[in-house]
Amino acid sequence: MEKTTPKYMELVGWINEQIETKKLVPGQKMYSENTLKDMFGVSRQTVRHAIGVLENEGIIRRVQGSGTYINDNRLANLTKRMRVSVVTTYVDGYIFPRTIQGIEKVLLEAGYSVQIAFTNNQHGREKTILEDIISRDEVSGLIVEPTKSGIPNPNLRLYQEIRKKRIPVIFINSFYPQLKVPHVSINDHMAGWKMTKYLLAMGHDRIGGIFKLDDGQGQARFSGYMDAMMDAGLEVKDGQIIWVDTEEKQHLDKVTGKVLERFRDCTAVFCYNDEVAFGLLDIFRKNGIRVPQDISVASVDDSELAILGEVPIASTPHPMERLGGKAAENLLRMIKDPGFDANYEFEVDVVPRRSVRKIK
Amino acid sequence: MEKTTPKYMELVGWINEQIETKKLVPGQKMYSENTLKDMFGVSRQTVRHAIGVLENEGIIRRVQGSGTYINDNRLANLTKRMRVSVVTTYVDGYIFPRTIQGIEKVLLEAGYSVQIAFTNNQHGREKTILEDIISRDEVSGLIVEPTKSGIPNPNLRLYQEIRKKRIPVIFINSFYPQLKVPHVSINDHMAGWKMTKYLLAMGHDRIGGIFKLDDGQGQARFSGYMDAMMDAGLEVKDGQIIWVDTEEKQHLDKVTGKVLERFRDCTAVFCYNDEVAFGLLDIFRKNGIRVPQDISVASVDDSELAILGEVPIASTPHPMERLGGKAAENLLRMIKDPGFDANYEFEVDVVPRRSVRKIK
DNA sequence: CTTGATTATTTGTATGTACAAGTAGTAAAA
DNA sequence: TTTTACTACTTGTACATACAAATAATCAAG
Repeated sequence: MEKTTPKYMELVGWINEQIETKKLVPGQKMYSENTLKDMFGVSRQTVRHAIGVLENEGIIRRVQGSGTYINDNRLANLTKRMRVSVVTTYVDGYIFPRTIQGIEKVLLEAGYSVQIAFTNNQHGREKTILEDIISRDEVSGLIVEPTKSGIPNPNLRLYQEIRKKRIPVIFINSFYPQLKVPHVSINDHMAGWKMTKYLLAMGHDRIGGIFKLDDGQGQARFSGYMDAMMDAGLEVKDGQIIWVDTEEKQHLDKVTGKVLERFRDCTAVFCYNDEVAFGLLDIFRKNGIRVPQDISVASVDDSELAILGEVPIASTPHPMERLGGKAAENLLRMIKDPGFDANYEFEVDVVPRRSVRKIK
Repeated sequence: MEKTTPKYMELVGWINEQIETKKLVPGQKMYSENTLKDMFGVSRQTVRHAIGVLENEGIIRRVQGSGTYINDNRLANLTKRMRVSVVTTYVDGYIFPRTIQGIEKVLLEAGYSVQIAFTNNQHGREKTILEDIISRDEVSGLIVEPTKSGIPNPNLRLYQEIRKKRIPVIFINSFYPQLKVPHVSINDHMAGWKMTKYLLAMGHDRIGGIFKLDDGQGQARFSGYMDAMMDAGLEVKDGQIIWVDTEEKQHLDKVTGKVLERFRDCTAVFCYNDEVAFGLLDIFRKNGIRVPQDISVASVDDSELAILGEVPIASTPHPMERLGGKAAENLLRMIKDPGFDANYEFEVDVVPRRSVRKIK
C-alpha cells in the first residue's frame, strides 16, 4: 500500500516538528514564505497552503507586511483536545478486551483520555458513532476496528469527512481497501500461509478450511491458505471450503451437516479463528469424530479459547496488547506529524499443539 | 477612503446569503467551482479561496469527485458536554466486557459518549485516572467499579472532591463502605446464601469455601455462606476456608498443597467466582480427584467459564449487560435529579449443573 | 439483469506570474 | 530632533494552467 503525502502536508509536519522540538518558540517570527519556498524547492502557493492549514489550527498567526509568528496558546488549546476515540466491533471476550487494554495503557500514559464505542459489527451503529464524533469535534485522533471490512461500507463518506478535519485515523485488525487510511494488524496472509505450511509439513494433504466471508481478514487468511496449497502443488477444492458470516460463526452447529460432509475426506481443517475452531471441535465431539486421531484442527489468533478445551488447538498468536499499543503509538505520531506512515503488520508464527497429528 | 472588499469575500457573503434565504438548503449540492467561476467572472482559484473560508467555518463540505454540499450544523450546537466516564478494574474477559457493553449501549442511545479507563485493580492507577477526570472537568457523570473495595482506599479524598463538583457517581459490582455513594450490584450476600442452601439441600454438610480477601464482594459472599451454614446448625471451621488475594486468584495452582489439605474432608466447595472454580477444577483433575464423584464444586457469576470446561459448574448468573444498563440508567436519572436514590441490587438464583452431586 | 469498462465532471494538488497592501527600518528633509 | 519619503521585504489577492484523484453516470458485454 503506497501513500503519497502532499507536499504541503509534509511542510505542515515539518513546521509542527520544529515547534515540537523547540527550534521555533512561541512569539518568534517564522521563516518567510519566500524562504520556505527556496528551502523546500516548492512554489510560494504551496507554502501558503501549508501555512493556511496551520493558521486554521491556531498554531501560527500571519501579519501582513510583517511576517508569520508562532502562537503561544498552542498548549492550552491542545490539552482540551487530548482525547482519542476508540471504535471497535465488540468488547465481549476473545482478542478485543486485551487489544483495548493495550490502547488504553499507551494513551493514558501519554496524557490522553480514551473515549470508546462499539458497533456490534453493524453499519448503522458505526454511522451513529462516527456522526457523533464528527459533530462533537472533540477528539484529536481515532482508532477504529472496521465493521464488516469485507463488504462495501456505506460510511466511507464519514471517514473522508473526518480526514478533511485533519483528524488522524488508524485502523486495527483490518481495513477498508477503498480508503487510504493506515492500519495496524497481523499479517493475515502470512497466518494462512504459515499454518497451512505447517499442516503440510505434518503430512496432511487433504486440508479443508472454514473462512469468514464478510471481513477482509477472512479473505486474506484464505488467500494465504490457498497460496500455500498451490505452492505445494495441491488443488483447493470448493467442496473442502466453508464460508461463514458473523451470524453463522456464533452458531456453527447450525451448519453441522455441511461441516460433516465437506470435511469427510479431509485429514485436517484450517479454521478462520479460535472461535470457529472451538465450535468445530464441539461438532466433532458430538458426532464421535476424535481430534486429532480422526482429523486435525488448526486455527488463528491463539486466544484463551485455544488452550481452554480438552484438546489444545494449534494456532498463531495474536499480539493483542502489543497490537493495541502499537496502534496507539502510531496514532500519537500521526497527531504530531501528519506525514508519518503509520502502517504496520505483525508477523505471525505457528504454535504447534495436540490438535494437529503427524501423519507418516 | 473606501475599503474595497476582496472578490473572494464577496463570494463568501453571497453564498452565506443563499443559505440564509434558504435558496441553498442543508444537504443540497452547491454550484460547482467552475459554475461559480463563470457566474461571477472570476478565476477558479478565487472561487476555491472563498469555498475554503466557508469550509473552515464548517458551513459547507467538499467531496472530491462529487461536489460541494451545504452542512447540517444543527447538531453541533446541541451536544457539548454529554459525556460519562467509566472506570473499571479490568477489561480482559470474564464479566467485565459485557457489563461495559451494557453501559455503553444505554449511554450511546441517550446521546452520551463514553470515556473509559482501567485501574488494573491498582490504587495508583485509580488515583491517576480520577485526578485526570477532575482536572479536565468534562464529564457529567461517573460509573466506577471500585478498586480493592475490601481494604481501605487511599483515594477517598478524590471521590469527595468529585462529589463537591456535583458530578454524580455510581459504583458497580461493589462499593466503598466509607462513602455514601449509590451502587448497582448483585446481592452478594444472597449469592453466598442461596448457593450454600442449594449445596445443603443436595445433602452436603461438610462444605469448604474459597473467598477473595481484598474486595467487598468476597466478604459479602462469605457472610452469606456463613449465615446459611449457621442457619443449618453447622459450624464453619477455619480449616475449611481459604482466603485468596487478586494475585493468588490468577494462579491458584501455587496453593495446591493448601487446597488439597483443607478440602480433604469436604464433600463440596463453594467458590468465590467462576475463575476460582475453574482453577480449582484444574487442580482436582491434575491430582486425580473427580468432580463431582469425589467432591462437588459450586460457584458465582455463571460466566462463560462455568460451561466451558469438561464439567459444567453450578453457579449463580451475573446479569452483566443488565447490570451495566441499570447502572447507566440510574446515572442518567441522577444527572437529571440529584436527589434520586440510585441504589439497586439484583437478586440471584442458582443454576444447578453437573459439578454438584446429590448425596443420599 | 448484472458486471465491468469508459467517460465526463468535480474537487485536490502544484506551479507560475503579477500586482496590491501592510510593516519596519533607513535615509533624506524640515 | 522630528518628520517625511523611500525602500526592501512581508503577506494578501487574483489570475492562468496543468495534471491527479475521486465520483457518478453511461454504455457495452456477458
